[in-house]
Amino acid sequence: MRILVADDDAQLQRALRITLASRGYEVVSAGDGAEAIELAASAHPDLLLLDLGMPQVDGMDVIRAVRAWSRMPILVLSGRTDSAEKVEALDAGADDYVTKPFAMDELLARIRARARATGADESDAATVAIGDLVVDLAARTIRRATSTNADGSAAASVRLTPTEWRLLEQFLKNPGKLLTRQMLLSEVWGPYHANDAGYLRLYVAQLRRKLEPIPSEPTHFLTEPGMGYRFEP
Amino acid sequence: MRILVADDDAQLQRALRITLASRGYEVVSAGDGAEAIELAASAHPDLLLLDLGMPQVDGMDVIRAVRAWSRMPILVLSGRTDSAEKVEALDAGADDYVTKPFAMDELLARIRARARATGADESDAATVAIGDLVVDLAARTIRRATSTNADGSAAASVRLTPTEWRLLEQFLKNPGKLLTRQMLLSEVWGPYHANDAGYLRLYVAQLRRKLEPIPSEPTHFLTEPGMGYRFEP
DNA sequence: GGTGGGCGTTAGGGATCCGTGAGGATGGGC
DNA sequence: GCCCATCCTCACGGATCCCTAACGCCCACC
Repeated sequence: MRILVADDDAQLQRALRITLASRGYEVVSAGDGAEAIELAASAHPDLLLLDLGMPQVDGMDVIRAVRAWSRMPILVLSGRTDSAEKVEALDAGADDYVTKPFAMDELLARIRARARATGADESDAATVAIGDLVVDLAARTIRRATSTNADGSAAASVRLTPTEWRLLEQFLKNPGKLLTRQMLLSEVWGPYHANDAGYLRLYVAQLRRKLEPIPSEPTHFLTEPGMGYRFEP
Repeated sequence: MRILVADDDAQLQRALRITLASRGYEVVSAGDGAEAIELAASAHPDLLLLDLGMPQVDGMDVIRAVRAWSRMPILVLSGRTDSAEKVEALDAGADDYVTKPFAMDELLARIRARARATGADESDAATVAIGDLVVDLAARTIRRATSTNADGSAAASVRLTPTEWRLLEQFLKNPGKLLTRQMLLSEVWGPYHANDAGYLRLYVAQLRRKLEPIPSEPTHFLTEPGMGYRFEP
């Protein structure tokens, strides 16, 4: 699990990094708001730990910028204790608000709570069936349901690249729903590539080649011309 | 949205009920832990507001009991400020922990944050019925309510083009109201095409062909001669 | 009875979008 | 340093969609 820590206080940044790393989290650090937005898009963190009191780009702007294209959990740190700022941050899209100084074990517990809340959604679709394939998102494995083939050849398990997994994840999370090009591009390649539709054509084709029974006649990854794509289990 | 408030303090219970009701929430009250577990199962609340300091059944046991079968958001209230109890409650399955005394606007903001995280997925399913068709604007799907046809043929789900969706969206947003040509044209094709009534004739005809039982005798997409069109569900 | 305007319908051209293949660029492992 | 997997760029048929133009039909009006 990857956590993006955005804090301009180098000392606190370092303390958080050490503590989180010792708990098994992978830590990505951002020193200001602009860098936080950049890394939230490029590093694909599972959670954002955000200090509101950063110079230049306001922490509140970071919340709004990230919420414009992602639902990742955002946990806010702040030295301000007045409820007005808490309300503003929470309504802007933050999931939790911790005031400094804080107890480290409480912060860790709140991180676990957020991770559990989002991870629970994915565990719904722990294994999803696509035709005769069984996809396990958590384990990142794809196996063939029919263990033996008619011609006796053992069915090779399908392998996907990291980008292909991120794209497939978006499809599996929204079965039956239309996914616009912008939504898919923002979630997989980051909001700065929302216009590069060429990526999508390429990687959807690769998913079809690897997962569709007949890639030239897709039955699960359907294209909606002019809008985007749709996944049908 | 229904909230289950579990608190043995009658005064606080009453204050919460009044405040939450004034914000449009439906409130169900429980006076002790056993009742809280009972109502969490029977009243189908969307969120549980739980005071840890209740007699007899410990609040922590309520969390574990509810978490054994439900993922509903649990927001804990407590007078204890030590981090040990916070960690225990959060790890048992609570989603948030607020210490008394608390600011009411902060509590409401935290409730909104939890509701947003979970309820957002359900509120997407805003579906509208047109005859025997079910339209989901967010998912961009149109399915037939009667799953099986008399002649056994599987009813193919209707597909719409982007422009047809934009036009249909205008109709669904204003059921029963007269929509002038200018209004429809400027909303769908932009204000520069407010005089191209030919577009409307074409696309209304296509909507009728795809959505009306008898396209030549429309019952849902009615034309108001000289003015515009009207949608009747 | 003729005429004109509003509305519905059909067919076809042009522009955009999509699928596919090949090839270069980058980064990590041996 | 070399190899390999992955990611991205580019170009070219083909499918889809949007728009234009033309033709019937109905009704109001002269």
